[in-house]
Amino acid sequence: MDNVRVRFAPSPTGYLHVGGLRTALYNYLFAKRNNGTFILRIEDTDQSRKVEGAVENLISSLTWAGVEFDEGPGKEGAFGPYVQSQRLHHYWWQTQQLVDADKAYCCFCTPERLEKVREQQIAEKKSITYDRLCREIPQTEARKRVEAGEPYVVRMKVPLEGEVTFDDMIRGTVTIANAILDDQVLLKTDGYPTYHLAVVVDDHAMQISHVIRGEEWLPSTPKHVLLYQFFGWDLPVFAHLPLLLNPDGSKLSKRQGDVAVEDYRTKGYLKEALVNFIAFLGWNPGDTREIFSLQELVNEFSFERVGKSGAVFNIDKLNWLNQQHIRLKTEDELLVTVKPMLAEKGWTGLPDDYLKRVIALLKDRITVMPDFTTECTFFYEDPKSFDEKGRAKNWGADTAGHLSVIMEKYAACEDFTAATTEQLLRAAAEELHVSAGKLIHPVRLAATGVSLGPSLFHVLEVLGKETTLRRMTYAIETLG
RNA sequence: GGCGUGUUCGUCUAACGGUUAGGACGGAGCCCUCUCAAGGCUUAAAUACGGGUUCGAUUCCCGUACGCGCUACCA
Repeated sequence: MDNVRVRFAPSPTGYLHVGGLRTALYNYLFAKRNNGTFILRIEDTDQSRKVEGAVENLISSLTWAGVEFDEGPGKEGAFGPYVQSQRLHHYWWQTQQLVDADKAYCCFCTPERLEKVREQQIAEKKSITYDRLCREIPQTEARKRVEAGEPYVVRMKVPLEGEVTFDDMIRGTVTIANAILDDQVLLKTDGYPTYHLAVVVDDHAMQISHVIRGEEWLPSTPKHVLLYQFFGWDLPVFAHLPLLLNPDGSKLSKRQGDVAVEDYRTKGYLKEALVNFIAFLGWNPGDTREIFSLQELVNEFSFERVGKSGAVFNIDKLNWLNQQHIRLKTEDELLVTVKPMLAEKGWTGLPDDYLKRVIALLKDRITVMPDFTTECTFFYEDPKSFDEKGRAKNWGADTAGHLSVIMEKYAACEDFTAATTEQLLRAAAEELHVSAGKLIHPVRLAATGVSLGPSLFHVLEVLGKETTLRRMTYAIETLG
């Protein structure tokens, strides 16, 4: 496919929604797969919904996820600016063309009147559309009223008959009768365009080849198609993505869990996992592979394999994927994020080498990054207390005695590795005529304070001889 | 209300007229084992309903039901 240009066009409402991330991702994957260009455009045509810092936040979430745009705010290309509030003259100019061509008209109805009309329509159970009161005002009269300073909007003049048909890469052919289409407002009283005008004008101006967006836009696409026809422009190819859903089937919303990309980031999800997970909400490679890197997604993505129905955002699957991606990382890579997390908890000064050995032991057993700092804290400091259940179960009257036998062997041990500490412990068990388990559990409790964690002897090896003996001594002192 | 759109295990999905309807997450059980995990194995679990078309429908068509979306001078 040549000259693919696609865009992700969010409105800056404060943060990047995971549904938005998926839309951005599919755009990105499609662009990269086809040697195209991925554009970020900010749709800030609603002055009342301005949020400070929202654009920066959007960009930082996108960048974090690795979904990098080729053109957009801060990366000016040949089609900028990429922020709609900086392109107002375009919309104004195009609107004039439409009015001159009798494809649009000025409407002087007040919000109050519109509200009344709507109320009546609801009361009469009629469909809710503008009653087209101003549609037939002669242009000369309209111009006069505008010049006199009367507030107005510009509405598109939807043909009363006929129908609009367009193709969608995901839905197939969609047809809607013009008769049910509203005379959509194109230019608001404040001089800003509505989404419907701006999206068409900009997609054309920026030479967008494929419009890939959420399914919620499907019903307004016919108006957009009409606008393309009014202007005499070629239609882009449309693809309306299925929605992301809450567990109860409604559109994914804030009320039922985290929806901001940054929430998942701070909770310790890897970008690789989030991207992988979100890509699979609506797309699959056609076989049973599930673990994909961004590059692998780029290599295989196609709209032929994008489904039509909404997908529930299932956190269990995300957890599992995160686990899988953590395993794929090297200790060095993990260290980069683990170290600051430890520092936050006051654990500093531990050598990288040591930390990497800890990570190696832990990385197969955790699901999110903070688990590194919460699951086995004994790697970072001596236990101050001992797990009560473990003590009750594994610490008996003869335990102290048993441990001293082991400590004696460990103290004399030159080669404090997992293999030798295990060998020495099993030898001690034989001497004492007890099962190895009878010793292993108390030693674990003494060395770690808890009764969970990686293989004991590997833990001891990482902890080292000195620490192990110190902790065992302390345990005997406090537990008796 | 109108319009649109969708419907395969609880969830994500595969099967583009012929399969014992497959996989994954989650669940259950077993194994492994020094604990907790991880891992391995096994298992329960689905084609919304009704009509067609066809030798044969998960698959194609129609209807019904249900879900969702849209119905703003919000995007």
